[in-house]
Amino acid sequence: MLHHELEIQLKAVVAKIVPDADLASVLVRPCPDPKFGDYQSSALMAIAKARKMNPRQLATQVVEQLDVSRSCEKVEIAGPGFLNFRIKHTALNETLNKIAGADQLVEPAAKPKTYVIDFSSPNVAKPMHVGHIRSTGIGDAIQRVLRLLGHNVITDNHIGDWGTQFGILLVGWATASVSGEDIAEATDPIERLNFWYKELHAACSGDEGAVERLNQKLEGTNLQSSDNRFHQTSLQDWVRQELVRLQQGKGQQRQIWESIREISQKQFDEIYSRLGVKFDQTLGESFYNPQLAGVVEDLQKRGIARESEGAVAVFSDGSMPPKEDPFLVSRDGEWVPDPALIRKRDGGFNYMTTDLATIDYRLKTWSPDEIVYVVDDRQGPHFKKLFLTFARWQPDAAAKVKLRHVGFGKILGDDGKPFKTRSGDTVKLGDLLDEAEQRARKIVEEKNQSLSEAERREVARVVGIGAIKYADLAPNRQTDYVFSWDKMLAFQGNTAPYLQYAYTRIRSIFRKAAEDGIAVDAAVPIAATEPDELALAKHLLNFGLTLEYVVEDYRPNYLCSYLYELAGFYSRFYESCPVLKSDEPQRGSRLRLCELAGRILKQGLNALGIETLEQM
RNA sequence: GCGCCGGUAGCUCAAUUGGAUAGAGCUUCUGACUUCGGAUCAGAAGGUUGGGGGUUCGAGUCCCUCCCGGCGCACCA
Repeated sequence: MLHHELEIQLKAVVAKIVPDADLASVLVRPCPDPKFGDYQSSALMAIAKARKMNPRQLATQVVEQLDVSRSCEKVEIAGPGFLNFRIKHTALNETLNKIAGADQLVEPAAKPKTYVIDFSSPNVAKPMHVGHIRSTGIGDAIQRVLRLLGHNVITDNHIGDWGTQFGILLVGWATASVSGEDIAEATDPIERLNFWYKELHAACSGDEGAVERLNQKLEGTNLQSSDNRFHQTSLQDWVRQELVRLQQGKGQQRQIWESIREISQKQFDEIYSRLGVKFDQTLGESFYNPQLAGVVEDLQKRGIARESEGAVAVFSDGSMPPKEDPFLVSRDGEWVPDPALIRKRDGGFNYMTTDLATIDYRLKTWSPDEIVYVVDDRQGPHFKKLFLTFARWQPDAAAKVKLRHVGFGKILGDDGKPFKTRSGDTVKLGDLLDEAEQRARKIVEEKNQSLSEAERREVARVVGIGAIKYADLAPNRQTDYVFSWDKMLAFQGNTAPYLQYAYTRIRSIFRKAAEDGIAVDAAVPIAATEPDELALAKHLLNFGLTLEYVVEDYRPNYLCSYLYELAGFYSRFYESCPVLKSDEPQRGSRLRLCELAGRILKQGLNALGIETLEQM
């Protein structure tokens, strides 16, 4: 709020003095160190440099014409040409009271945009695993922050519900079926599907033991092969046939496919409900099947794709240097084509084709300003190819939309290798959440014996899930991070439990106040005067700004840091400034400051998809 | 081989157009308790930001080069 005003005024003055300056670069930011002031701008130095001007001279000129006396002390020019702004206490309190009195803690964006956020995207017939936490958590946080800033958001879960794996799944289903197993009715159908997938996959890859087990299951059934015994090749044929029948779209295969989808969706819903994640759309890969042939045809017609070795592929158009061209790869010192396949030799389509059709559909359906893909960093090259191919296919449409891959790194175990169970399997997401809740419960039971059973369960849930989510959001998304139960569940440091605890401490003041018959009067204005309450107050001012930083480069960790600092400022204030023990009107003012800090902490955590508790 | 991403305190991680003295937590040491929830707070110690060179008033951030690690490189997604 105050910050925006300063920025607008500074831009206006710069525009007057240096008419050709790029005003987008004229930014005001919080000071890294309070000794310099509250806000600073380093923009003038860059502007002066580009024009070979003396930066301090320019700064002096700007300051002479800049009148921010309503909200700031005298503007200081520091170092080589920084502008330092110090907020007047009157303006600080006034702004804070405005925020505290409004329904919304955040000013909505001046120009709301429409975003499609593509995240989570689990595969059908497989258990969701630890790898899905990143896309799901980061995507959900981005989605929440955008909405909080007043943008229009469509979340779309692009589930993997189509592809060659269905040949194997269909054979597995049939085999289970004749050997008396009804997967749909199993206690854990996903586990069974996964079991059969692995068995068949092993058998098709030539694992003799798996082939033998399969033949035993099929012995004496109507699924036996002509010579009463399946072999690797006859199995592969069977798998192919099932897939073709599914693709032809009718009959039993289609029904089984539907069942598998339903089973899987049930699992997804269960996990998402535990995580508190919702999607506006769940348009899986299969949704785009009808468009795929047309996409390929169109790309061929326009000369963007051509046949190659029986497949249809998009090659480099030579419009960029080889090093930057994702359609080229160097082999033995030569740049050779690394095309994007859009139709396989067998006539099937792959995910490049689906993704192209998906962009096309999203643009036609929602006209978004931006489509954000929250997907593993390893798929970077794929998205580069995808975005470039789309731009060549539909240049006009592509010019109107920003396509953005928001990548992230891996979760590692404490051995520095990808996080696995002790036996080396991938960790199922459901199991992970269970363990988080169990561990949180143990800690809660140690620390607070006065909770009822129901309260314990609720605290364990909120703290456990929150800890996992926060541990995933707090590091820079692009770096790999080491998964550690002890660290994420610690009550010290930048963790969810610490922040949730800070919140309960704030809330407990109000319980205590009620017990003592002290009412919180919203008419009493906040009037911060002491150093620690001024520091807290100033930090509270920057909530909206922080959300803007988050959205700028899709980095939820900025919000984590902000909230962690907020908790720190609050604790310091709490130590040095008595609230309930002070006299009116200071007591009323401080209560309102506590209230605002609590609201911002809660809303901030909520924007990360993390719940808060009144007590824990 | 080529490309992408990383390498920051003993450990786990930050660092917002290139900005001011690179910050936290853990660990170690020292303080604050008839506590508004001590599940807390204050202080100290800990760094050649992998090495070297360059651009700049200013580099963890940009450029070049080398070393180390991870990942990706035609019909899986």
